Amino acid sequence: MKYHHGNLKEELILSACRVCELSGHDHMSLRSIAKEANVSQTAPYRHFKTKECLLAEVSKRGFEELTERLRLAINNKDGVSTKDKFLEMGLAYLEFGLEKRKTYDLMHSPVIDKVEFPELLDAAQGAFEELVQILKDLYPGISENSLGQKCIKFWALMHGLVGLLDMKIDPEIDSNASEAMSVVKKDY
Amino acid sequence: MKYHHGNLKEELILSACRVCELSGHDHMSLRSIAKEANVSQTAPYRHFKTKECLLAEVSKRGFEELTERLRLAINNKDGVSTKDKFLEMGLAYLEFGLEKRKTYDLMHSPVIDKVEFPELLDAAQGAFEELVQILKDLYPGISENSLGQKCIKFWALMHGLVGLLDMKIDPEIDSNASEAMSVVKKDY
DNA sequence: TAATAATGTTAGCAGCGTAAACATAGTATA
DNA sequence: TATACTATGTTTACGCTGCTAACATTATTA
Repeated sequence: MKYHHGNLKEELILSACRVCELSGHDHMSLRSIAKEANVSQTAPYRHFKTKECLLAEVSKRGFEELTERLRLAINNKDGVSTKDKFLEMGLAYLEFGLEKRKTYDLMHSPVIDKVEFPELLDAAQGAFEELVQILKDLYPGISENSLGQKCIKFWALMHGLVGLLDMKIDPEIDSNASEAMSVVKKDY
Repeated sequence: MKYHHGNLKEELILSACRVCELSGHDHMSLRSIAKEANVSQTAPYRHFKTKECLLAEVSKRGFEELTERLRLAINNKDGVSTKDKFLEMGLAYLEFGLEKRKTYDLMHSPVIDKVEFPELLDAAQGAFEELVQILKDLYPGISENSLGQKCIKFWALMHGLVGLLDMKIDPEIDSNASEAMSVVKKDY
């Protein structure tokens, strides 16, 4: 094995993403990430100032994947009505939240102060923006104000549903995204 | 100071609640809690098997306070319409989430696996039940199914809003509970 | 009163994030 | 090409953490 890795930063991020989704961000040590990348315990410090910086990168990738999934849910669907595309998008959100539960948790965890990581905030807002666009299509001519409210409401609802599905407060709803979407379907 | 405290378990819980709301559950050491209670670092282990058990108790108290607040929001309000009481309840939820942000985070954090703490799950469901009751009043004769859906939706929305208020994804909405409630007001 | 259980303390372990000192490799300049 | 400099790796070490074990003291019970 050569002394210099060549692409360690990227590999550390990927390792971190793997470890996160496997163990959850609260059982995730910098040392275990380094080991996963076959590198010494302090090597990450050449690429990330603190552990939090690396976690922020993982979180950012999470938002990027979410954005990508939301986009895929509505692209190249010519025969589908705007409303159905919108619902597909909600479904995609829930599916991401359930499939990548641990990463999703990190993304919404207070462990990472988003104010300190502007790129992370950008990524999060990027996902939100994807939703704004489809709602603009759904309600042409809608006022900026109403649009904002609708977006917030839908986003909050999706986020809340993911949390509820995990909490299992209501036994009626099990961890099934499409069933959960039926809760919101008739409103839009 | 006497060797045996007399009421250490309760005092540890209260100390933990204080430390949690002050530092957040991720910057919260068992040792700091013990120090806050003026007791040795390992004393908590006579009353809690692990740190997680103590945190679970803090979380439980959080849900109990939330339940209490929801109850207070609708009790002894004879002149108020059911709908307004319902909205008051939503407001109370948001206010709790914002005032006790760090505790709220712990309550919804994956750090504590609610499956392992049935009493905690009970407390969480107790708060949910408070909501079910008021919605039953709001919509008399509603089917169990629709009731469940409405509850889930509202609960999810509230939870999502608290998260959004913190995330500040949308600059339009600042950390103001009553403003946030206006988003949902017209739907009920 | 003597044994036992409950509840506190002290000492010590392994794992953690991180800083400092050092080693090696890649790059720029003379 | 030789040499300095920078980037990127390792080793070592520090203080803090959750937790266990051994011990001390108090409360309870036979």
